[in-house]
Amino acid sequence: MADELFFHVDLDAFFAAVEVLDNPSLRGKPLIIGHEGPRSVVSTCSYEARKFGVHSAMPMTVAMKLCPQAVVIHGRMKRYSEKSKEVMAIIKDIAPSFIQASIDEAYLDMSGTERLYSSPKQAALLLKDRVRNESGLTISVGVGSSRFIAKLASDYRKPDGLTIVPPGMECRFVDAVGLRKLWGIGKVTYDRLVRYNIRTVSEMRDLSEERLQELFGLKGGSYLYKVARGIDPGIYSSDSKSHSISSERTFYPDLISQDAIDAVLMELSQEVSFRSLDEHFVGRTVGIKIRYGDFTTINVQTTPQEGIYNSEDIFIMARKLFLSKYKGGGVRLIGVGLYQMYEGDEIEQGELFNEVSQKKRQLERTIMSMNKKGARITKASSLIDIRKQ
DNA sequence: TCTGGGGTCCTAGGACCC
DNA sequence: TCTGGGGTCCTAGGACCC
Repeated sequence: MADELFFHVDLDAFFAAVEVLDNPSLRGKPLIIGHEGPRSVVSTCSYEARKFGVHSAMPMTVAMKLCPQAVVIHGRMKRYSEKSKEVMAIIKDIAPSFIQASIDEAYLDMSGTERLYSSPKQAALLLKDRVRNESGLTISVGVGSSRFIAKLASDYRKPDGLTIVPPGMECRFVDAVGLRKLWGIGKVTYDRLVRYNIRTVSEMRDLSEERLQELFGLKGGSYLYKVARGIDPGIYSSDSKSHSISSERTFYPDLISQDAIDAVLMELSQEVSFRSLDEHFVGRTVGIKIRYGDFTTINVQTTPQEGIYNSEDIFIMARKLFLSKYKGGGVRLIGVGLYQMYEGDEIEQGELFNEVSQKKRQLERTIMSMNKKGARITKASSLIDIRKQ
């Protein structure tokens, strides 16, 4: 079997970099992508802002205290998608196969390219040059014998980095990366490890798989066991089977009135329904999320016999779920989601339902395409009808 | 400091069936 | 009489990632 070779490509401070590209006067300034709401967080920030301690997911209020002179820019997702596609096209040109993991990163399977490129290093440098010249953006590339190692390597030196982990050096490399920065070990797991007096990867390696499983569960334990040895625990190896779609919104101030809550539930139901039509996926389960003013969060879901075909179905169920759980008081966030989704426009169902569900989906599709052309049709009428019951 | 929005995967308990 | 064993599905919550 030929040796496996993977690259991981990560666009540096992607959203901020695109903003600088489109407006060069921003270059060198601390930049924050996000919006200045009392309940918003930093989406991305430039390296200049990072020097002040600002980072992704940080509450905006904190970020602005750390770096009051930062320029705050609203995200332009459409533009970022365009640039992302440009870069992915270059990657497609160079890699025999790749998986796009998010808007700003991809895993390239470069196994068997020895004859195409003189060395992994030359291939990586070619990729970096082409991305810089053709898109104006910089990337960090990690090279390794597995997706896991490549992913850690791309993060090892940033921005505009290139880190190559030679075969056989995986174990030493994870030691150098450190426990907290291993993919899949977040704050909670790290803190638990520290409580067991494990502070380094090599200390974790001293524990048997059985012991780690006692402490972290069957899967969690063998995950940590592998990772401590530089073995890929299986990230992005299997294509995901189940799928879900959700939309949520945070409010300031909290929502109180049932009318306002109903209106939001309707809007979210429609968003989620339209997306499921767009992607040609049907969900078997509807769920909602309620977050109260004190941040306590509740999820409820239901898997109805009858099937879920349009935004009205979703709204009716979402509203029922909401009323079954709502304990009163201010609502900070509401979310609506479709789960257990399968490809297709139909759930296998008794023939009786087929005609009705087809009609529902068709009507929904019509409304969706009119909205895409600029109309703003919502099912306000059905909302009122349902509340009268 | 006071915590977005979109996802995936895992766990644990209960229902239900054979 | 006081309690099986395995499998699957559903639900709620939590950790993690970008």
